[in-house]
Amino acid sequence: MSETAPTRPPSAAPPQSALAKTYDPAAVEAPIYAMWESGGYFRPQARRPDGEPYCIIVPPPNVTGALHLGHALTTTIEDILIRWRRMLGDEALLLPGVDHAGIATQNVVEADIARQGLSRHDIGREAFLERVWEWVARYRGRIADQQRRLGMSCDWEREVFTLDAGPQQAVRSTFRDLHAGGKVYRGHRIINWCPSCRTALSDLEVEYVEEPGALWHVRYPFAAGGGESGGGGIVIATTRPETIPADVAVAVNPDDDRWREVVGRRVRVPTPGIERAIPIIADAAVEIGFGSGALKITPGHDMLDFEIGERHGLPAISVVDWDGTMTPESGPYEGLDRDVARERAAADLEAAGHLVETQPHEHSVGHCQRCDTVVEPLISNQWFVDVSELAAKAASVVREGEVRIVPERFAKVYLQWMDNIRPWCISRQLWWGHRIPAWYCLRCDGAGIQLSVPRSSLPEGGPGLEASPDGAHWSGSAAAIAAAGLPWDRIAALATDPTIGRDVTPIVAADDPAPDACERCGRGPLLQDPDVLDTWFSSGLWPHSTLGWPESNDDLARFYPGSVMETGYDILFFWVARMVMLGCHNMDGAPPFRTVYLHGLVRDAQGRKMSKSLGNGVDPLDVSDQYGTDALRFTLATGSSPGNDMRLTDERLQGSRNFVNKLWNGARFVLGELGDRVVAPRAAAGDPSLALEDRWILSRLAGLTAEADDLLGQFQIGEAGRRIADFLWGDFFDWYVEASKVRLRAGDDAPLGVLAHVLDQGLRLLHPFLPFATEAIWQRLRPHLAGEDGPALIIADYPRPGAGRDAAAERGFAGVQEVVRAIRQVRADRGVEAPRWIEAYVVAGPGGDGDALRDRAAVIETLARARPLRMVAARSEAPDEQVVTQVLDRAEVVLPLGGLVDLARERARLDKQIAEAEGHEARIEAKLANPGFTGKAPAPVVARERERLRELRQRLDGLRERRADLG
RNA sequence: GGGCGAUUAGCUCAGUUGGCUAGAGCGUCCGGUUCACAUCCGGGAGGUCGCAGGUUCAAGUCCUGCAUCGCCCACCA
Repeated sequence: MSETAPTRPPSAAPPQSALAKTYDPAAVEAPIYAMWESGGYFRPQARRPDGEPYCIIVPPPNVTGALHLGHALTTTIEDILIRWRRMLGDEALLLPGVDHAGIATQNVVEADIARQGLSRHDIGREAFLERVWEWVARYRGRIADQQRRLGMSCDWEREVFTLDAGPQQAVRSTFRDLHAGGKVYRGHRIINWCPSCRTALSDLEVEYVEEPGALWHVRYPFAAGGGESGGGGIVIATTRPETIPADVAVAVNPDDDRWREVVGRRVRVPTPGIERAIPIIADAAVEIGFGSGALKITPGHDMLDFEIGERHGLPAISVVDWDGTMTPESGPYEGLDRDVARERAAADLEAAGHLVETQPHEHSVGHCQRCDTVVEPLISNQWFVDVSELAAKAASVVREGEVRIVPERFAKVYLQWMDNIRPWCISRQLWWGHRIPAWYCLRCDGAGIQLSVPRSSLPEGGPGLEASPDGAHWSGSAAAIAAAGLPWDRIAALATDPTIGRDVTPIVAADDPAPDACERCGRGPLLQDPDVLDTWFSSGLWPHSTLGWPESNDDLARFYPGSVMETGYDILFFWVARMVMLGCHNMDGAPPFRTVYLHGLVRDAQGRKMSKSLGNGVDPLDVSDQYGTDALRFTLATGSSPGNDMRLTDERLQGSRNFVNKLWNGARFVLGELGDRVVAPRAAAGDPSLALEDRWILSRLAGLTAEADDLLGQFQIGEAGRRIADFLWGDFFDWYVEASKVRLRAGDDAPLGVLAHVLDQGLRLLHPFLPFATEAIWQRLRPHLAGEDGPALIIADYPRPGAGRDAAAERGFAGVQEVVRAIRQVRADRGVEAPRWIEAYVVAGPGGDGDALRDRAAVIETLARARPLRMVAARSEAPDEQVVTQVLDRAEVVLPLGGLVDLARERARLDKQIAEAEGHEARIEAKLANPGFTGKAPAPVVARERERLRELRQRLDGLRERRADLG
């Protein structure tokens, strides 16, 4: 223990006279957690000279949310890794935080004030943000409390919120830097718009759902010159006839022979009342096979059309407004909701004779990820990040293996996305979030900035101003308002929710603080961009912003790049990809973490995704109340494998709870046997003074230790947990503890050291999985361990591989187990009453196997309830009348059971065993007769087969003899 | 349209450099109040590892094709 170790806190669990008979998580967990926290064990601390920094940044949950099972899974995996590395002596940091979750949180608070009949516009930006901060204050602590309940060993002193000053600074800094490099820009482009949230969305925030719709085939008549043509035209297919008024062209594929002739001609927009002729153009993006092969081009409301429009220098017309209703440009449909307009437009086309055909058509429709409203592609002035260069770097760090993704297959998905990345729309027309650090000069740009001011501040109005429908506001350009007599500084103060025109040039200052004068006119006033940034922009900076970037400091140097990023595969693009891009960018090409571990979804017992609408969501704390946190963690850890979904069932949780209870009771036994003794661990495998079972369990422990180390190192967390549990329950409790009782009951204390040692090591191995129960037990075991002065299991040394296996002991005890099982089998088969002792003969010749059996006869006796047990060297020394015989690999067991013996049944049993053994023998013989096998298979494999065959033949001889005896 | 995953005992799932006479838990059947534990102990039954080919001495594990279910991506008019 180094001198930096924290002082020993008062023990949370003083040794008691007796442990409760059943493990009670509710009584154990809280005091244990308090002990860890007050002991300062969550603070990173290297406890060995070559201890390395090991850092996991916790994915920040939404500040106003509650944890769900996905969080519990993340928590479990991260905490297992952190506890493991902490116990290895590394400087382990699990860094917690919460996310402001822009649109999600804003929607929650908006829904709340809507219950009072208010909208955010009613109360204004400042008052609204105050309300949100109230929510944050109310809920912020809840997440951390829930994480504590899950046993998460975070360094709480470092907890960060995305809207803390540090991360705010990081966001501004990054934005400015990307802007200076030309990677952040403002542009008038087509974006995904949610008419309900009233904000732009990124491509990722749109969820496409297959929905039934219709495909309307519409004839666009040829226009001759400027006038009417005499019939004919071109037929296009559309799912959105309401956008026809926004058409600016019809496109066909240049290689489409059907339409080659008409390219260059003009057609009339067929909507009644729209007198407009549009060109027929040729563009390779049009698919020849679809519909008639002709496509209407609507750059204002379709992503592909926007691109085609740009290629051909076509204008864009907007017919759907920001609230989802039709604009004046739509002609007859002005003011209608877009869905109503669709029906109306189709009917009008039919009435006008332009509708050729209507077919049902399944197609995917984009919905807002947050509110499920159908997203409207429309043209808007937004901020974008040109991520092409960032993505190239982010792809290369994964390709080059600098960042490893577990499971590996997700690297392919990640790379595919990176290689086809498009500009990222980062501005959101929300109030809650990181406000965009760009300003506009009212004086210079007044003509391009639209805003509304209360009529009270400008009673007379003026030219260019328009009264709002309720008459309470004037709206118009800032310049017009100034011309009407309102002073500039008053305008700036009133301008809470302005609209910034496309020709206005933003001012992005090089540094904090905010600019106070226009860099062009030297005066101002300046108006900050009203929009906020996509939540994921700040999330993308999380791995370095939480460590204090852009200030350089110790933490950043030590803990960046982080070791592991653990999260669900569902946010691979949203978050992981952005962290890699922005991390590499800000940190001189250094990616934010070395390994990405992706877990799957936690589903319910029926395999359904847990969701609010289904009402099948499970609160991890309820599970913890019912089964204990350890049981929940163990279930999540062992029931999941990287990248794969898992089902959480009560059966599994019960199984885990049972295991925790088993551990608790196994420990009760050991502690009870120890009494008040302090024992030196008997740890040396191969020590000839130890009994066979001692050497066996120590060898098994050595094997387990090596396996656990290997598996954890490969992120095979579930497999590691299962192996440790199997060892404890199977090898240790079922066999070693039972065998140890033989000597203990005889007054021989020798097993105590082994019991204490194996329990101690088992608790250490298991601690990352079951932190509470293992710590609670260990606190009671510690006083019995000579030389152990560590204050808590959480910072005790994790067992490291090194001790060798004892092959002889493993083989020897396997023989004991084989004999015990064989006797138990016969007892059960013949219906021998459980408490009854039966006479038994074990036939074993001289040699290692036989010696081991003779040596441990007392163990066999007790475990098989076979007394007297006679060890004999030859079959002839055992009776052969009215006996049941078990022929094993290393011995034969003869049980004189008198009247219980049924000869016919014995013959049948032996015949079956002989047949099975012969089948097996034939398979091995064939294998060994194959020169390909003996020639090409590795020598140890061949040797093992030979040995198997030898044992098998020996056993077959025995079986045949016994069969012959029975006639 | 492209990509990915799953398909192993009645159920839920492990099985990572091919060597398995394929495992676990639950369920099921038989038997148990042995002084750590009935949230337990002992014993049993139960699988042509989705289908068809291929590579290999050897395939649940690698390759190809197919089927069913699920997911992701795409500018599916």
